[in-house]
Amino acid sequence: MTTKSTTGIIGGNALRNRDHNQKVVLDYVRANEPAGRAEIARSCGLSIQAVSNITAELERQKLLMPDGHKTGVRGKPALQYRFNPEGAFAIGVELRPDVIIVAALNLSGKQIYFERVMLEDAHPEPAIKAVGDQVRAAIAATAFSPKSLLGVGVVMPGPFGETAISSAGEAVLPGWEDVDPQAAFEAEIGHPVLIENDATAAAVSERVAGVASDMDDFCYVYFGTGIGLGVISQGHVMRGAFGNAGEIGHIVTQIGGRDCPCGNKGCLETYASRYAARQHLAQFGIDANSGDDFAQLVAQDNPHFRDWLDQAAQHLAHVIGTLENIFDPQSVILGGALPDAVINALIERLDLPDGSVSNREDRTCPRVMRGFSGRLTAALGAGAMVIHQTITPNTRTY
Amino acid sequence: MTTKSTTGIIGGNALRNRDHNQKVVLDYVRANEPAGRAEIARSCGLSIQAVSNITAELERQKLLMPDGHKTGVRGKPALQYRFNPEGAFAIGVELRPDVIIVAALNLSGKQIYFERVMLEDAHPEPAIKAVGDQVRAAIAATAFSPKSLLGVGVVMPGPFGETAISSAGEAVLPGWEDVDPQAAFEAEIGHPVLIENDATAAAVSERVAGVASDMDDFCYVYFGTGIGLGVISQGHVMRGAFGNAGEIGHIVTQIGGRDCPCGNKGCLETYASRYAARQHLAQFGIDANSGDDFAQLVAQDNPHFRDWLDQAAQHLAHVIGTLENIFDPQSVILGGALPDAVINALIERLDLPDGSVSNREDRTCPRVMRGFSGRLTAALGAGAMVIHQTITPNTRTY
DNA sequence: TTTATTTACTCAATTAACTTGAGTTAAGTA
DNA sequence: TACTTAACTCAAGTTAATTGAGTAAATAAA
Repeated sequence: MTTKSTTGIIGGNALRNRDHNQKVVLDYVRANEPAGRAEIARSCGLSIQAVSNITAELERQKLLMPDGHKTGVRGKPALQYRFNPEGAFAIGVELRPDVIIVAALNLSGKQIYFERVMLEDAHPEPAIKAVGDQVRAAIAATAFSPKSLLGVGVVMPGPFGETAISSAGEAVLPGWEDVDPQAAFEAEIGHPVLIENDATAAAVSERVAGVASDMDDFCYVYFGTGIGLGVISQGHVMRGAFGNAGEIGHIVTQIGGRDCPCGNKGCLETYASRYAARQHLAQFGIDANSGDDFAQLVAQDNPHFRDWLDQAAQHLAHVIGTLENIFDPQSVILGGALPDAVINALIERLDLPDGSVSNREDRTCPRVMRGFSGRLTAALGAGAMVIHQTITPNTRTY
Repeated sequence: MTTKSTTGIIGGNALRNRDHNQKVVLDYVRANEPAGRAEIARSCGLSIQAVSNITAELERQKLLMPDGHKTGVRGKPALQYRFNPEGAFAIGVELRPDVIIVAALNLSGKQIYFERVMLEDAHPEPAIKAVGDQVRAAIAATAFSPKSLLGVGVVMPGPFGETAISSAGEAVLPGWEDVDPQAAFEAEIGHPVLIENDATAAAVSERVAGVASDMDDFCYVYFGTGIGLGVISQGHVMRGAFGNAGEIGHIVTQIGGRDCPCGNKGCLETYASRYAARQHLAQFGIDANSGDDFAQLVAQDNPHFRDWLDQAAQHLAHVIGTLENIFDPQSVILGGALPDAVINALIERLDLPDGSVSNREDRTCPRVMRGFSGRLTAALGAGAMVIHQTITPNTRTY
């Protein structure tokens, strides 16, 4: 039988509806806690009775907890509900060719565990085993029961598609070409696993517990080895038709500019990435590689690094203007595997274009902000993915 | 009481669930007709019984109709369902400062009526009245009963937001600053009204009845007075936080390039828009304004127009590469208020970047395609918006 | 040609979750 | 102290789904 196309959107029934409504309530409380049931009912388009049943169930599941009564207004004081940070937890993993970073987050997105270990062999079998060991160690180290683990998010370098372009200087995991990472990790770990790219995970992280907690439309520019983009549109992750959305590293910012391994000339990554910074500094005999190296150069106000920052900011400003005009986001967030000081130095230097839909009088937040979660972003973001999935109405696919 | 933030996503109940399921079934049939009920049930995650009830209801509403039995396979032959083109219709309006274009579409998206009249006064009151007259004339001219009118879509020039940037040479409607167009048109017309921008309407049009009927992720580059972008992501329209997404006319393709009224230098619009073409040709004493003028220049292989096409294609290719890397779409569609010959001439000249996630071996459609609906795109798209809304599971807001 | 198998579909009963409507509670206000 | 307002509970009612048993009509096998 021929397979016909489907969007993945499926019909609803009472059970799926209940799941949906639970998430609607959770998402409302996430953004507006503390909140009473009548208020939730009004905002979520449900009857008070329905919300009462749902909050009771969520309280039983330890996802919500009551927190006092709202007083000062007429009428019976409303019992306020909050997230129960101790009710559940998530684990996030960043897998790189040489290192595994594991973090655990409580339901509020707060980091409650962190570990970083070297990875000797990045081939699938040993790497998956090593990740499994670290996840088990993380579970054991927290005060949570394994039953309250919502899932494990994993951020790892692609490419996974057929012909995804590779980033400048990007290290790829060896031997993973024919591996289905999600299935492999789930088999090893025995909990639900989500695979995501670094930029998207970072974006989700900011929404779950960062500067974008009240935003439904924003862009996250992620500095990893290359430069990636995570987009949250109407509260949902944008992935593209083949899961490769957000490859902004290869946007051309300078026509006829520097050669890029991808085949283009003048890609953003050749100017504004960590790799570009390293190359630039090497010309002057400076060997900078780690985030700390860059932070030190900022602290020293190194003139060569300043030059790089100036140039990088110019190219970044161009791309940010492009993103603004394409997405009309609430804000563009910058972050990733660079120290806060470097991100700040870049933001300071941004000369954003006037001709942008984001250049408006009535803004309530800056056009560009620094991400909250710092250099552990990827692992924290991986964990945040799990929380996000639990909380946010996944209305596209039911 | 302070207003708290909401995504607009609301909870479900039996009634909303039913609406959702109807749309899920309609959307499946749209993309896969003809389809039997058991097949629909499998694909939509519903029981056969539920689908049977839903198709019966949709047949009663004249949105679906049975169309023979599927034979050649084992088992009882499945009754096949199709869209009923005669079951309902939609009207689309393009309102410009000097002209009103009205089209009517049947449920399959086929044009069944068309009219173009001059508009004497574009101020709200006379313009709304004139649109109302044209809509009433359209309803009367079709064989449909007014009851089966799903709604009226209106495409009109913005800007509607606080400080949206204006396009090069764009004509704005006078006196509309404080008008809520949707409410005003609904009051005049007495049917549901949708307001949309031209690029988004064109994109939806391609999905409803064009080259993107089986795509859920694509970009539409629209040549109006300026250049706009419509994005369908996971089957849904992307609008941005403030409704201004898709302003690609002001993406800078040439740093330090031509002055643009928006304040930037080197905006795409200053190279690749109709306005840019007109300016370019004026240098050589050629006065080209209408689409027909441009079509003629293509037919004549005019060297000055060829120069413009070459340059425009270069800037367009750059932006298309950017869109590909950002959205990872199934395809990028070009169309709008330019004759097919001009669009084709541009597409021929596109030298798309290699460094793009869309540059893949296993493509099933071209990276760039010409839109189907031709120069009436905006009005047809406006009507298609209505059909799209009726058909596509609007799961974000229930 | 007969029989078996497969698949689509209907009818009736059941179920899950939300809504409705009638109270109850508890605060602020006159 | 009585009134008003608003949150909330309980029980019954409603809706639209699912489930299970049975029927119909085609192809495939004997």
